[in-house]
Amino acid sequence: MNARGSVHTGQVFVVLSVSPGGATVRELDDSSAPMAPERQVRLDGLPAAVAMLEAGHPRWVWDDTAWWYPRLLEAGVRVERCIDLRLCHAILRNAVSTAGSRLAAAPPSAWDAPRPVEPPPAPDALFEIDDGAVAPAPDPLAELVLQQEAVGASADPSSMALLLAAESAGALAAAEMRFAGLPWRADIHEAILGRALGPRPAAGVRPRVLAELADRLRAILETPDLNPDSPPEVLRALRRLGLNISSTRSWELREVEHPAIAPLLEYKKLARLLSANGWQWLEANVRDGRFHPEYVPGGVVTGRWASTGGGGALQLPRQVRTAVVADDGWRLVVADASQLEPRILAALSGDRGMAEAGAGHDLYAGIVASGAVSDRGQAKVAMLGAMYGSTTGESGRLMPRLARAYPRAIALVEDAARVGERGGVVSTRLGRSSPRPSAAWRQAQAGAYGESAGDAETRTARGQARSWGRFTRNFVVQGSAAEWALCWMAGLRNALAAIDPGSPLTAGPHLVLFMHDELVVHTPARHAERVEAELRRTAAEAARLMFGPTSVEFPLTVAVVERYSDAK
DNA sequence: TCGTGTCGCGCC
DNA sequence: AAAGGGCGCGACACGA
Repeated sequence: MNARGSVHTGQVFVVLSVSPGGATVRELDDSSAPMAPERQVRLDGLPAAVAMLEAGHPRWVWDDTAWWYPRLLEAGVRVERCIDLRLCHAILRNAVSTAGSRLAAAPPSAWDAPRPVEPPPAPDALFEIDDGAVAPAPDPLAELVLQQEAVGASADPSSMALLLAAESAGALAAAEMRFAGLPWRADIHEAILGRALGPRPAAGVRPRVLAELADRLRAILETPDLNPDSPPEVLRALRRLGLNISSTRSWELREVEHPAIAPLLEYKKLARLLSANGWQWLEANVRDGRFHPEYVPGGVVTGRWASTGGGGALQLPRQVRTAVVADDGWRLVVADASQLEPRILAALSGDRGMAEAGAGHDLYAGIVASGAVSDRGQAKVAMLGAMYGSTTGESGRLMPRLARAYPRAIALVEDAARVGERGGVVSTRLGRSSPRPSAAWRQAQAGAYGESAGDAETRTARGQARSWGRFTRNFVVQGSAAEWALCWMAGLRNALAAIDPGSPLTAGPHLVLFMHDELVVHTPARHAERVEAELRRTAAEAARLMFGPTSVEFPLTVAVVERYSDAK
């Protein structure tokens, strides 16, 4: 990414689109004027054509990174940067700062549809979109022009340009991480399963340990036909024995005293391991010693990524992280941003006290040191409560003290909550806006406070308003944190490519895992120190790009390990 | 038998 | 008085 504000200046674009039998390649200068006649390339010749043009460091423009880039990576071709038009369109269509643009005013088109699973859009095809309306096939060049126009006219073009560049770089990184895969030792994973569950049983049969626990539970609960996988059955059995519980959630079970509780909790834990990361998961997701997760950039309204396909890279349980082992002679460099969201809040709000609390590393300890609360646990629960909108229990009680100590930070989230409660829209630091509440929500609000409204109706509407307020409150922080992470990842991706320039992706240091505020790089051992330095440098750079000069620190916890589970 | 809704758990 | 954000997924429950 270039320095802020000059993302597009002097930039050459190469627009790729699907055409019969191949792809159309169009080279453009920074005012979208053609630099060469457009040409047709067969798909099997595409990687070579891209590799040649890549030497000029263009920005590739295409409808969908997840369609174009994997086939380039398979052929050993990497690109530095791109514009993922579909991802960028989603941001621009919804953003408050581009609401007056032609792009935002246009009726929904194919650019608003979710990405097709497979195959890619054929040229001149007609597309079904949400409401059943039909739109003409999308032209990426026309869309690029609309997007540039929208960015240029937005309230803060450099922020929006940064967001779009970071979003697109994230899409490249997602494809690269999937291609490279996370090193995964199936033998270690199998050993974990064997130790915890017993030998692998036939399909549909409970593993030995689970079967034994199930028998014990049936005996203790005096329910011979109990299915411990059925929460309603378990709940009925426990209540029959006089236990005063309303659900079978683990945290609720832990509150009560009964001989059935310990084996039940153990059963739930192991059943979870089996269903989420058991032998079937291993077979479906790990091949050739690599886990290839499917990330979905922009898959969450806040801008966070989602993951899909049963893989679940973003939900990788700690229990199985011992199976993540670097190749011989390689290391995993594991970096996570410490207390990212509170620090984002401090920077967003310009709260000097909170910035100070985070200086010199543990922000929660800093909050304790300031005298606002008396221990680290309180500091954490209070901060989370502030960002999530909790008002009950300990965190609710601590809120007034937090608000006194950090008035600007707390005011920012309170304001965001009030905007949401009124049905308004909030935006992240770089300009991603929250969705509008549904028509049903607005209708409930409109109808709930008049004279004809019943008490129950009013209560429900008020509850929904608060709920949407908690969403917008969190949106600002979570979404801005996601932007920071994207900037970090984008910067790091460039830095890693520069360590071993020209080498294939998996021959040098490369990203293998992203989890919201954590990056993992797989690297030849000799580069590990350099990778750590680049992680720290790009984290600081991400903060500078987003906030300019700020006194808020964004420290990382970095570990160089052979085994992922040794990182924490 | 299928799709849909809910629960509960894991991750951040 | 009650009031905790965002996800994905598997299993169960239930109704068409």
